[in-house]
Amino acid sequence: MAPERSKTKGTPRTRTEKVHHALRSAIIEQRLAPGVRLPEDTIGESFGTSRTIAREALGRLAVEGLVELIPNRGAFVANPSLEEGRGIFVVRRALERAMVLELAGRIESDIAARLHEMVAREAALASHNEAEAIRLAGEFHLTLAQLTGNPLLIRYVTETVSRCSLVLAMYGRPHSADCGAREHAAVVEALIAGNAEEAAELMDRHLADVASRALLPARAQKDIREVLSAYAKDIDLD
Amino acid sequence: MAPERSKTKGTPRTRTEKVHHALRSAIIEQRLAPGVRLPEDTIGESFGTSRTIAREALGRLAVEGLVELIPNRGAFVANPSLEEGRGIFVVRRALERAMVLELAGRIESDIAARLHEMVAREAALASHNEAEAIRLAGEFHLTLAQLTGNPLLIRYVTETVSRCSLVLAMYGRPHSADCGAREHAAVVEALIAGNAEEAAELMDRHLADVASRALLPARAQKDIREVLSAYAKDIDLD
DNA sequence: TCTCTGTTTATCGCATGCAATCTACCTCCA
DNA sequence: TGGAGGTAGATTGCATGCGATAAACAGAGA
Repeated sequence: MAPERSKTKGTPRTRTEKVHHALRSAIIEQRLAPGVRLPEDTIGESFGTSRTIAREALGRLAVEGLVELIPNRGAFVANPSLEEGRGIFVVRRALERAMVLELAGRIESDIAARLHEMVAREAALASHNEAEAIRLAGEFHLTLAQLTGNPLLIRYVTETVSRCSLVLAMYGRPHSADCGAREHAAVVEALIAGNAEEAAELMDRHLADVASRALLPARAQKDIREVLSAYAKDIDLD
Repeated sequence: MAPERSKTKGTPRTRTEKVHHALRSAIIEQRLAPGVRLPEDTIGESFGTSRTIAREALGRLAVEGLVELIPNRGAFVANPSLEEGRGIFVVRRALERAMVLELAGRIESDIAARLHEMVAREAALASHNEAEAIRLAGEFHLTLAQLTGNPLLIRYVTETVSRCSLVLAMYGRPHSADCGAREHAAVVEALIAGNAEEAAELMDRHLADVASRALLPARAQKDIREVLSAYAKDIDLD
């Protein structure tokens, strides 16, 4: 027989999981820049474990799309192209639209209070601490996902939020991620009121705005491929 | 600088990747039933590799949600509850809706011909070979995903289609997956005509129908938890 | 100076071994 | 008979070591 379901797989228990989560955080928080090389023994030494652990964690991050694994060459922090970045936002919008539709009208009053408090904190921090505000904004979306109780939706939203923040860090203009609090508040109101379609529309616009504000200009100097590919076409190496 | 992008990560090159893919196929094709235990050395022996390889593959499958990993206990084929099954369909509908919206009006004529041919083959097989028809139906959705050229969307649609077939195998009634050809054809027409919203609506209804026809009855005798949980609530073990 | 080629070195791919943990069974006692 | 406790076996968690691969470098020839 199958084992009983693990309740809510709390804090990671094995070293592999710990390193996995730690690396993910480091990537999402931009402590590890896109394209950076991630050698196994360096990671092992950093965390005080063997290469085995580092290796496993890297493999899992590769499945999540946060790391690129090249056989016999090693692992690198994912370095998505602008085009891929747009694609990720497309998926995220679809997912969060569905998420909001699921949630509308099903918010208990105590949950509503929690959401209100969350948005208020966002608004309060927006002007002071930008890094913290960005983190809170992401957490808002993750909290909503968890409220659906849909495991796959939770996983996908978590992944897309992670990767979107990576993309924004690469291509986004500074300050492009703020102004979220007011829009988040509007979504929360619509959710509580039970206006499903309105909530979905608000969320969709919110994310579309974030994406377009940040991603429209195709000049992202951090990725020279974007620049060079235009020139490469006109060159004949043979 | 970051390495150049791997073109289309062809066939898996490392053993880990090979085992990873092989296990995934086995699970999706129901060769490994949900809930089945997956011991590391058994897998290693089966593939002629060491436990290390099996272990890594299992870790990656766990990230994909196809395997459940329990610390110090081992790995098990995912055993989604009916409720999770419904959740997976919710996600799939959202993704395929977005997919269709991306595609509408952007179908080149040669692609249109390919889609027509595909749907025709589905229709032809529907009455004869059920297993093959089901496989073709899944392939239709995957083909559309690939046409978007959005790597993340492709991955997610692939994953959800896989898992939906797993769910249908667990909980679906026999014959619940057919009747797809006609609905697929309608979607294709709307796509080619460029009626984005109509195509999205058609696809959404199509999937909602499949889900509800198959999943509505909450009696799925393969999962005794569904049955027992109702009784468990009335029992006090202390 | 440029290119081609042989060598070096850093890193990965994978197997194996040992300690820790869980499961199952068996014994003992009420 | 039913349950508690303890022991043996199986299986995982993790570290380490060896062979293999590819990038980096150096030297020879043009």
